[in-house]
Amino acid sequence: MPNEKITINDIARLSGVSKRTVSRVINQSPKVGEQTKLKVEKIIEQYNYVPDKQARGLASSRSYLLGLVYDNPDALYIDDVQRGVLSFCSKKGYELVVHPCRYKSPDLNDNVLDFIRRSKLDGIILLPPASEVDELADVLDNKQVPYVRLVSGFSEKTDDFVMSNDRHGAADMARFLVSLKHQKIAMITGPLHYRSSKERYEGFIHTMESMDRPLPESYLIEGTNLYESGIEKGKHLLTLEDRPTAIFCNNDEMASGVLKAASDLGIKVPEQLSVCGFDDNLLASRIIPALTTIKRPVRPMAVYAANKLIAKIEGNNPQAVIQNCTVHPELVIRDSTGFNDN
Amino acid sequence: MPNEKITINDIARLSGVSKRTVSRVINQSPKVGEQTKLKVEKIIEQYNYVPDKQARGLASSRSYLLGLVYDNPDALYIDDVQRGVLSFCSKKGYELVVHPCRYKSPDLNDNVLDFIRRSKLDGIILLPPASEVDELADVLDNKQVPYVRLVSGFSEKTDDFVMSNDRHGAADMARFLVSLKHQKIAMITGPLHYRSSKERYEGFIHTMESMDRPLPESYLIEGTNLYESGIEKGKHLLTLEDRPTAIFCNNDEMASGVLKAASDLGIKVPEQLSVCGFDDNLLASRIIPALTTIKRPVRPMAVYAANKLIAKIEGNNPQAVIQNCTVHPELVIRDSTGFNDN
DNA sequence: TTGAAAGCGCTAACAA
DNA sequence: TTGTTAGCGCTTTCAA
Repeated sequence: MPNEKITINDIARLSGVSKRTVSRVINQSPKVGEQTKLKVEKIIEQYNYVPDKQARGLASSRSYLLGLVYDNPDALYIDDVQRGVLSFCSKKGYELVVHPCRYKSPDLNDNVLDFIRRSKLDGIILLPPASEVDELADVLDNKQVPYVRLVSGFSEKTDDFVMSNDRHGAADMARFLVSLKHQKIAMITGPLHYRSSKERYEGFIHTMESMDRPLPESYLIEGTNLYESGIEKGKHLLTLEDRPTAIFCNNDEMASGVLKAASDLGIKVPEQLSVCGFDDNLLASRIIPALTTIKRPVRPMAVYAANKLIAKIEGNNPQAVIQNCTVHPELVIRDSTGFNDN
Repeated sequence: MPNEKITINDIARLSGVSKRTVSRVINQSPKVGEQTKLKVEKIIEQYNYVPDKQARGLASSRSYLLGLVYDNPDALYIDDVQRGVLSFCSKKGYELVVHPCRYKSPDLNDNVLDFIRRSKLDGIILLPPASEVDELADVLDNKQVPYVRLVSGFSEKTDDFVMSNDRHGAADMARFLVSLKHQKIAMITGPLHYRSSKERYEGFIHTMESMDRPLPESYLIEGTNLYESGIEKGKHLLTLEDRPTAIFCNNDEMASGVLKAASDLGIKVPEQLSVCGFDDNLLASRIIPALTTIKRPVRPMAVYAANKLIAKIEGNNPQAVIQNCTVHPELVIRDSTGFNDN
């Protein structure tokens, strides 16, 4: 167990230099003699000294606290992000403070700003859909709060974003379903004001079109991303006179709903119907039949986000800020899709 | 948007009293004249003043930060807890810092202590199974760190615990399965060194025994709580010469595994086999057939935990510490269980 | 390259 | 009941 009450003064005394010099060593200031530096570092090591965050914060207006702002019904996603972020930031001496919010709320901005101010956060990570609210980003820019946004899609401002190329993922799925010889393919999209839904939707239909297989209007439905919506829209599609043989859903939740609808209607998956989702959350592998889906690389995104954010906060190593901003979802083939042999 | 740079000095000046008095008002000291108090409060309100946490912390060795320590594969559970805790503690001016750990690790204690020290946490909430490590609790007692443990089962030390009576829940399930006329009932327990597994196991078999329906040894298997274990143990039970007609699993994850095993073996649920779990996590309602299970009231537990912890930290209102420490799981009947008509 | 001293915003003895 | 005066442990001008 590390010692309890060692302060910068002790270290200064013990190593025969001034407080100021110890401070310089702690903060890796270049203006310290090599000898002095080594001497001080040795004492720090020896006494297992860790600078007090609050004191540092009070003196420098920093807190070594990062905020995670989200409004997402998907617990699995949040947990994954948290672990990813923590794996990076705890090495760097930062802690993570979590903050659920209501992204549609009119006082979202104030709420987030207040959160930042109350805890003197050094920076925040925004998860979708809160990350898609440009107005919030503007306010943060305005207040000079460092932030990173996790989003689907593409942006030029690479140092504010970690992006997932959902469009490609959806395109892969389109190709996969066609390779299975499906002729009647439907899609249940997410709410199209979400960036991720839009990307997946466009990736899918454009690819279908490029293969001369445009989706008929009746095979294209907007859902809510919720399980219940999957049931409802699934039921609708499956009771169509000419029902589809494959349904691609914007996420695994809705795909589960479609599975439920199919089950209720006595339609066998994958024999009579192929169903696939997007995300590859826990559900996808547990459900029967296990879902074919597109795996969103959440962990890596979270790690990149933490990396970028800390780089921005510390303002050094600009290289680190630029790279690794786009991540690629990949197709995971399981049991809910099959060859169409009509 | 709240003003930025107001300090206690401004408030003192503005309300014509000393800094110390403002401090007293902020900290709800009783030793302030009613008039003075109102006057100061009005100014505080008017200028939207919020005391600086770091400064307060530095001066009083407090941080207004609570820690959540967990090592649990179940993301859904974590997320639920987080939201429950936050709903209470953010009202009280505390923030939540999350900390995954490896509860089996030999340096668990040091790791947690270090986490507390680094962030100067005011207190922590321990989730199972880390909450079941008495040694860790001892160390915390030793270091005078306030904590609350979420556990299954019962303890006399009510102010350190928020408890879930899993034993009762399991007993309910036993009675339910018997009411369905099942004669051959099996159970896949969790690892019995977990308190929750033990409680559920004992609650179940004791109740069966009390109904003169002791479980034969071959119908009692210890699993790992993981999905894969459910598949494995399920397959085993279902290929027994005299296979059970009902299987109660220690959690929903394993119950999902049993469903998978049954599906692979062509055994219909609930027609030929009833399967039930425990927890009522997201999976339970999504899977087909939807799982009959025991709902663990996670949110309320989390709220109570936050409540207790803050009461302990602030050391006032001892009443609040005593009450509400036990919570009761309840049976949720869905589609995976049915009447046995052999 | 180093050090002395002031101060970040607050709480806490001790007086008054 | 209120105010004065020191700090809490660190960073940061400024000077040496």
